[in-house]
Amino acid sequence: MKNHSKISTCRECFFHSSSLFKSLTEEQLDKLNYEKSCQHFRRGDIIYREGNKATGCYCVNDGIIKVFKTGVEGKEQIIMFAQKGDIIGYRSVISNEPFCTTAKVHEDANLCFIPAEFLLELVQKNHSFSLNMLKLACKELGEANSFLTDIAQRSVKERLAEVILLIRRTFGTDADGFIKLVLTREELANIVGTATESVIRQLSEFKNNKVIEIRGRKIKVLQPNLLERYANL
Amino acid sequence: MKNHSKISTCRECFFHSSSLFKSLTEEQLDKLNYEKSCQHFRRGDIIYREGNKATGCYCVNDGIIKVFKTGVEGKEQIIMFAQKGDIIGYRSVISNEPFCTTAKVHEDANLCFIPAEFLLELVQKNHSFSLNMLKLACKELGEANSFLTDIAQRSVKERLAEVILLIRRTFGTDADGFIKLVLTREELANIVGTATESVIRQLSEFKNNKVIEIRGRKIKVLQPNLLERYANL
DNA sequence: CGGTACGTTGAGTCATATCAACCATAGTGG
DNA sequence: CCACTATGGTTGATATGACTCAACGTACCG
Repeated sequence: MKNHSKISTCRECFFHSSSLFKSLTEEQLDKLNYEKSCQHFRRGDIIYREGNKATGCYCVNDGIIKVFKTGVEGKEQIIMFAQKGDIIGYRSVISNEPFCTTAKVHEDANLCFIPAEFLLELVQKNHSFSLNMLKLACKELGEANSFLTDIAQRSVKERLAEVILLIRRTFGTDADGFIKLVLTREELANIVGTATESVIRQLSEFKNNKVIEIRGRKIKVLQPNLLERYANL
Repeated sequence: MKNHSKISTCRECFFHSSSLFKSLTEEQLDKLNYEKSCQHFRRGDIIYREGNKATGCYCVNDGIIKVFKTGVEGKEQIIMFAQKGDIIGYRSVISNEPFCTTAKVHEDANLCFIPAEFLLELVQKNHSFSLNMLKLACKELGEANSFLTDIAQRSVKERLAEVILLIRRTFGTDADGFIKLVLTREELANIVGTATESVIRQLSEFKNNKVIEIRGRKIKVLQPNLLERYANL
């Protein structure tokens, strides 16, 4: 038993009822339970690193993981923030390539590691599973192409507005209405694809126009409609 | 029989021996042969349009198809050029969404249309097929993320150099060494994600430095190594 | 208390976009 | 056959968005 987390078996895991793993047979579920290993990670920990062998993928039980590519002179390009229910690293395993992104813990997390061999076995032997995997990949591909167009054609202001709306929708807001995903200015810049200073200036413009409220790193959207207008979608 | 092209049956089609369709059973092959319809398209024809219902996907038998998203004020962002052996439109079918790109004929083409229902049936019933599909999607996803980072972080000069090298590798060169894929300056700009004039200026810089030769729309790479240097990968 | 990381602001620069004019070419229709 | 038009290519001038650099403020942490 390689399980080190609070969740004792895969049968009890919420992932089991998620679309991806729903289709596993009893036998496969047992084997998954044996093969997987759950681990706790602390903020800042590296889950996997770009260029390393893709030894498996990770299911996010809780916490938040930052997934990014390292570009020119070490500047991060953030691809996604993964949260509960997301699965990361599968792309490289399926493609049988080294990891092409780095995954770093953004908020303390519990992850289940699924070894590459077993993921490939599942994908080979279980129809629905591989179909769900395919759907997931297609969804991400659509998003990637869409963001590609944005970054190529839209201004920093538009992209920043769009990104704020996106992370608000994806991660929700706390009791005070602040977006739950808390980012540094630099991280925001690394999503939007711009410089830190540009983000700061745009944020204060939004703030001055009462579109958002800022409390430290926390952002609250005061006028979603107006922000949509800035995003110009 | 809905087949209108020179290729009479799927059994004889080169796609059959390609990785994607290799795994089809005799029965599936027969059904594919019945369900598919081959069509000839002329340059400029629209294969499918962004926002329309994804009624099926297309296999490229020959010719070249331009796949792009329409962004701000109708400016195209070119996602890919598909050639013999490529399959387009599958993403939207799998995701059960309207097409999120437009496909337009770049060079006269013969395409086989596979209806959405049958593609989904194949993907449901044939393990290897859906697995190959998954691999394809993962490959494209990797490329998309990679290009995203490029466009966000690299200069027009670097990206243009990279794109020229890429299309040279993908489409090859003719007897005189010119890249087979012939593009307008505007199309090059719409791949790179910049303005037409910027492409023109960069191209003439490359030309003046004897890195490339230009004959009308045709481009010949004289010094691949030097161009790699410009690409700065 | 110093150190480190992050945030902010201003000034200056640069890459790139935009705008405008002009040329070349090819296709069209009278 | 010749205007006419459309499309694409090129160049120069100009504008500007965004980046870079530098300085300084702030906050948290061991």
